[in-house]
Amino acid sequence: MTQMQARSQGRPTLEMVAAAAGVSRSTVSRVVNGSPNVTSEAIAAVQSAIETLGYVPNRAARMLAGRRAHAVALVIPENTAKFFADPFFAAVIQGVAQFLSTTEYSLTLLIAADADAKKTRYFLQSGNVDGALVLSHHIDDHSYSSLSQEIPLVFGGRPMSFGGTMPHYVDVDNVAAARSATERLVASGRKRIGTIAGPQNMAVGIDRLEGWRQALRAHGIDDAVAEIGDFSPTSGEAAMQRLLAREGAEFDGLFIANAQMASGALSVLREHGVKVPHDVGIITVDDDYFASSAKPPLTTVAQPTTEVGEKMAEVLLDLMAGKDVPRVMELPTRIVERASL
Amino acid sequence: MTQMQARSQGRPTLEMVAAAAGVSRSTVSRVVNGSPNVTSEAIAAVQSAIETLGYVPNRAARMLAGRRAHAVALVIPENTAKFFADPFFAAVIQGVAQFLSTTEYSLTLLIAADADAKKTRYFLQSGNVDGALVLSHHIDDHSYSSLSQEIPLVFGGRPMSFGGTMPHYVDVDNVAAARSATERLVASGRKRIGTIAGPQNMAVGIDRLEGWRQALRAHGIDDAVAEIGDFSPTSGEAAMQRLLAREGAEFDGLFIANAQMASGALSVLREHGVKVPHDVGIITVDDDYFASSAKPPLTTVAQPTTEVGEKMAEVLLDLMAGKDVPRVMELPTRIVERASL
DNA sequence: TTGTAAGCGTTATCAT
DNA sequence: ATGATAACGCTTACAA
Repeated sequence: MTQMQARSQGRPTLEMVAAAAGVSRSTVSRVVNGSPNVTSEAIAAVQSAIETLGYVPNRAARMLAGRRAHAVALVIPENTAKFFADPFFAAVIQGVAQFLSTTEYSLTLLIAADADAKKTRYFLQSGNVDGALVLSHHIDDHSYSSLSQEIPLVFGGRPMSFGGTMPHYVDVDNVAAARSATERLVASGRKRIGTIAGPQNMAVGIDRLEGWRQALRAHGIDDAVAEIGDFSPTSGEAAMQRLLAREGAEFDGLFIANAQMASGALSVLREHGVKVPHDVGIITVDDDYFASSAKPPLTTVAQPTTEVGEKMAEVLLDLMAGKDVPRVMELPTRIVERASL
Repeated sequence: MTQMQARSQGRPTLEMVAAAAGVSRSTVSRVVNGSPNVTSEAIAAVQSAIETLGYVPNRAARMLAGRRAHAVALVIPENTAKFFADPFFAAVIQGVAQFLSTTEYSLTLLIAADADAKKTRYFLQSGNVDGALVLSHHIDDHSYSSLSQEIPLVFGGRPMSFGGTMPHYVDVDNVAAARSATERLVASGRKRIGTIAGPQNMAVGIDRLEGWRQALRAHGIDDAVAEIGDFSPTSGEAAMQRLLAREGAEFDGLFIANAQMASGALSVLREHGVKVPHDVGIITVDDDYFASSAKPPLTTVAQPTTEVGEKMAEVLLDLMAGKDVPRVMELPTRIVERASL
């Protein structure tokens, strides 16, 4: 079998389109890439040829010739991957994918094994992608930020540690969110306000604890009543148990760092016959089904979930296009009133 | 600036490695691709050159020359994407990513808009990927199965409708799982057994309802007590409400098609003062935190979650390697005894 | 075992 | 506005 025959079996090439349209390959390429310098007749001819032949450009060739991958990576460190089933996390990923699907970029999912960070770096550096989104939660994932010198990078959530300058990131202002939530607790008349905080090796965990502290300080309230969880419902239960077991730790209000923990905490409170919101008022963060279907439904600080993902992708694309984008992009939160407060 | 200078600024090429190692490009290529026909000296020389130069092969070039993308797609229809936060779904994706990370294949996430299925097809056909994994839930997503003629395809979950022959898929035997769960209910002495089933436009929903029916039939039990949910906790609550509101619908046992719905149903039961397992025994499917942290913890049919994803990727790779793989791959489930039965 | 050389299907440069 | 033509960096017969 000759080369020619072998070729004709595969998908049509730009060259075949050119032949069918009676123009040069250059012209076809221009039409495909929307160059302004083409006569409408040429465009029509090429498009019809593309249509009848069912031509689809070969991405490998484009990448090679154009030095662009038309793809971005979504990097998720292994230790963060366990949050996959977290509604917030899931929504962010969806937002990213959704936004990207309106562009010509494709999304490569990269679960980065802590073991060989080298492999991840290589991947990101071999031209596989034109930019990367990093969804990192842990404080010690600083290794990624240095990548921004090689390839445009946008973080989801405020990076905790980084070498040189602050990398680009999209997040909500977690300190402010926690502060406003706690203020809300104060405004409702609660005098002794505790918290169930998130892990202190993540920015979200740290920031929300800090926001709670700031609000208490502003009102001269003691900040002794605090327990730490890991954002899971189970850890919320455990933290609540510990809170209840503490001697002399009384509280009539609680800021719980996310809805999953709050839902766990709530079930413990119920078992102990503590009435919400009568005995203790609760406010949390995240407006997912953990918040809305809790008993009672939780008053909460809602963060824009899919929007975070969309914005991350948008910022990255702007960055890749060479635009000047502010390094920090903070999305607004809003309080959703329900029945727990 | 000359070409030579321009080049030397970019990342090292195979050619530069060849020069540094004092061999031809072919030999470098052979070493990189693990060809057996290379002397160990050559290998050593090349590897050291690669090391010192920090060479990373350019994927675009590999794709173009080798006609392989070294990538697979994970296709998630838009209507299925809402299950993103479902623990099972999340675990499957993780399993896929995990398995793939041990290979040289990368994962492209494709949220397929129902609107332009054409775009999805084009993507899959333009050589972007060597194969695809489809995570479809809805009965009317038959469009994907026809793709298997163009590119190796593996479904996650039994496809509901397909044109020609049954495509390859990985799943658990949901009919058997539901049947065994219901049998377990019968064995515990329950006489009137109802169900809260999943959507009847998904194979999982249909199959688990069918399994429940089969078990009841085998024991001559009436199958009138059934309500449908959509697998969300909220829908579980609603279904439970309806069940309770039904006139004359008595039951002392319930098979609930997944843990999320069961957790919702449980809270309604609690509100109504119905004791579990005393008044009604409950068994469900999925061993996630909805099952383990419910009050009481749910006896459940656990399915291998990440394993499904891993197996999907494994089957796809085998398929791509031209191996002969059985079309249906059913993974085993096991009953986890807890306190709801 | 190793090297030579012909592609792979685009884009980009430079004329025209 | 259009067309030649030279890259892009690698794989892979084929030859040696």
